Amino acid sequence: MSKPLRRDAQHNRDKLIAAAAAVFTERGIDAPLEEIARQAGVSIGTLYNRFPSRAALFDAVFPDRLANSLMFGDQALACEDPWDGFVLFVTRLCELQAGDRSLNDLITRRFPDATAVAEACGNGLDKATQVIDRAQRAGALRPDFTFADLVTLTWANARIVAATQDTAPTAWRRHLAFLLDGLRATAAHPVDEPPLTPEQLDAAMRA
Amino acid sequence: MSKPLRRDAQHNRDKLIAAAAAVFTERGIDAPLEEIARQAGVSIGTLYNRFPSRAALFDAVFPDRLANSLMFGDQALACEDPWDGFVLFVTRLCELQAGDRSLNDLITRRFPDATAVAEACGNGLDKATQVIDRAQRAGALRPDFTFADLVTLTWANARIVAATQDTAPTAWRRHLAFLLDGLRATAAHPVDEPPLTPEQLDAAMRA
DNA sequence: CCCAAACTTGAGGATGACCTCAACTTATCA
DNA sequence: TGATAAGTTGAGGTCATCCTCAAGTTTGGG
Repeated sequence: MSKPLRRDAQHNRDKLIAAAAAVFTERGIDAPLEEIARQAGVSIGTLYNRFPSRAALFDAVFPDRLANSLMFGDQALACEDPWDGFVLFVTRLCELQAGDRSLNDLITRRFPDATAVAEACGNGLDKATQVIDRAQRAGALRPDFTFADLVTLTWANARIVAATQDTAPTAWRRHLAFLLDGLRATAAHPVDEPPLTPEQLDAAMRA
Repeated sequence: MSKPLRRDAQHNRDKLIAAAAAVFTERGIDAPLEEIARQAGVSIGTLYNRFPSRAALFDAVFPDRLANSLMFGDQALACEDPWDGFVLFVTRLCELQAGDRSLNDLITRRFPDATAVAEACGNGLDKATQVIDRAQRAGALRPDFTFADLVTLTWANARIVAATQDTAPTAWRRHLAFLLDGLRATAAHPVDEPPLTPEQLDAAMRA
């Protein structure tokens, strides 16, 4: 355990986290740190005292929010119809991306030093495999769909969201609807391209 | 008509265009201009003499390449089967994105000052409407698919390509296959979200 | 061959982001 | 109420990119 912070320091830390959340949401995950310090009413030096790196700030800001936001896994599994559960899961995930620039980045990229964020993402998405399995066992979801394909879907959605969020913030729903029609088992035609391996997936997230 | 360039100036201009093509292809459209000057063996001042802006450089580099690259419109219309033609058109478009970072950017974004680029894109894609129409009239392509949806598809593909080109350069084909299965008329379920209006499309390209 | 116009050059100012650290301020505890 | 450890500050160094311009070089017509 580390020593507790002095009262003023704790207060500044709280203000920094609040400001970071706001700035990241609004300007994305590459927002300048000086902007966060400014908005927290604190000097840039203080920000670096509390959070030696951007990743450390991520680890302070996002795990809670991700844990809250990614709770739809259980909701999806609770759906009576497995296909509806799958659709709900994917739709919620995309909604998350659409509602918050920073989550859109985080779901899509990995930051090797933000270990707490990685863990929160992992926890949130580990239900995905169950949701997929269940829909496939019910014969609703095409059997060749994998977890890696879900990640690919979020990449696709990320760019659509980025392009349209200012002028047509729900446009992504249309692409998703087309895609979901192609994910039904009844629509499936054989696909040559194999799914990404876990290693490829991992490498792609670091881009 | 503007006066012809002096011989040395023309030569430098050629070297700059060649270097720009190489650098843009390799590093994308935001590559530093100084890198281009360096690779052309010319000073940064000369680059700015010839091309007062990045967009001017685009206009010199890309229209020819785009015109050549986007010729698959006729090829698609020549396919006996209208659905195969549509698939060929979309696949070629995505291949173009996958093969060249700069084209991936250009197909996806608009640069208001690069008028020649915009025109070349427009010319290349004006066949798209015919390809879509033909596939729809044949009852193969779902009737609610529009040109705007094709652009959305290229946004989606752009991000997938960007994420995977170093480690799994054909991964985009899998997402495209799933999506195409959803674009068949036989797979279509009603979609609530309306297509982007031309204005929304235009606005989104400027992001 | 010469000179005026055309062209090239690269140092350097502007910007915006990163990160550090020596000097200052404040909380806490005895 | 000090004394001291903890915390804050912001000017300023670093870096990468953009863009300009005064001084020098080259071309080509007369």
